[in-house]
Amino acid sequence: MTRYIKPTESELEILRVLWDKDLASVREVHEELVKYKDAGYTTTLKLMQIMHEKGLVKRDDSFKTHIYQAAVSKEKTQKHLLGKMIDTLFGGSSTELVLQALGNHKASPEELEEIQRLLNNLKNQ
Amino acid sequence: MTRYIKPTESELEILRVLWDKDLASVREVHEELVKYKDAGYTTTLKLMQIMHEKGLVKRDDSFKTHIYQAAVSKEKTQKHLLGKMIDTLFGGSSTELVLQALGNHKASPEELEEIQRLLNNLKNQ
DNA sequence: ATTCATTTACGAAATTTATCGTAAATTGTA
DNA sequence: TACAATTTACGATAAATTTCGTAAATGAAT
Repeated sequence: MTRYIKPTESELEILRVLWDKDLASVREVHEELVKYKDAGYTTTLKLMQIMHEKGLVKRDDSFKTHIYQAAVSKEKTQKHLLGKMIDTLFGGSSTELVLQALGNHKASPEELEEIQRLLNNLKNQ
Repeated sequence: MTRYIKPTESELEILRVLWDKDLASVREVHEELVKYKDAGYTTTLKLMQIMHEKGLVKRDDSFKTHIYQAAVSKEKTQKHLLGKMIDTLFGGSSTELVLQALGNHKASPEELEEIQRLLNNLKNQ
């Protein structure tokens, strides 16, 4: 029964990089972050150390350069944060959220087909 | 060009009450909050005063009891936060988010029909 | 072995957010 | 008018998050 730990905004940015790269050093993560934001190297380092204490990331520290990996899955994190948003912002209605998302953000015909398929599945139950 | 201000978690809780009630005093908002969380009255008051400074709420202070109202719409706020989540957590794909939302959270047949209607609209464009 | 570049460890400071105690102001009422 | 109840104002503290400087450790190169 490991309780869910909500990543902070900065921690999510780091998790995104790790989900993408799977394995990465602090340096590699940092290089990704500075592409779009200002941050000192030790800031990124410290954040990742704290994330390790919290159990958000795993690491191999048998070499000088520690190699990090996300310890929480992208899917679980998405599910948690999405669920929370549905509850707090959409009155518990996932439909309301879906309508908003589809209404505001353009989807390609292929994507619409994908949604259609899921919708058909859900209907036939 | 009024820049968007991201409400904090606590501010969002207050906004939800105001969106529901339209007009409300600090006392009324506070009574709603304590139904599900611990908080002192002055804490709620202070939060709402700060929200007023930030421009998140409007208020009529011509009477002793100030009457507050949300200054940001529920729809705009949903749009902003949802858009941000799509970008940061779903790689910019609203479809991915929709699939997650529909997959994890049960929707009624009526809701599925509503989504189907929107989907049909989007397809015929 | 010494130097050099890089990384980690550590702690402190800065910032943001949340909490609350106390005093002053307001309004209604005895 | 004086009192009581309620509300706002104010400031301080607490807690969480983010930032960064400095020193120690590590490993590679000379």
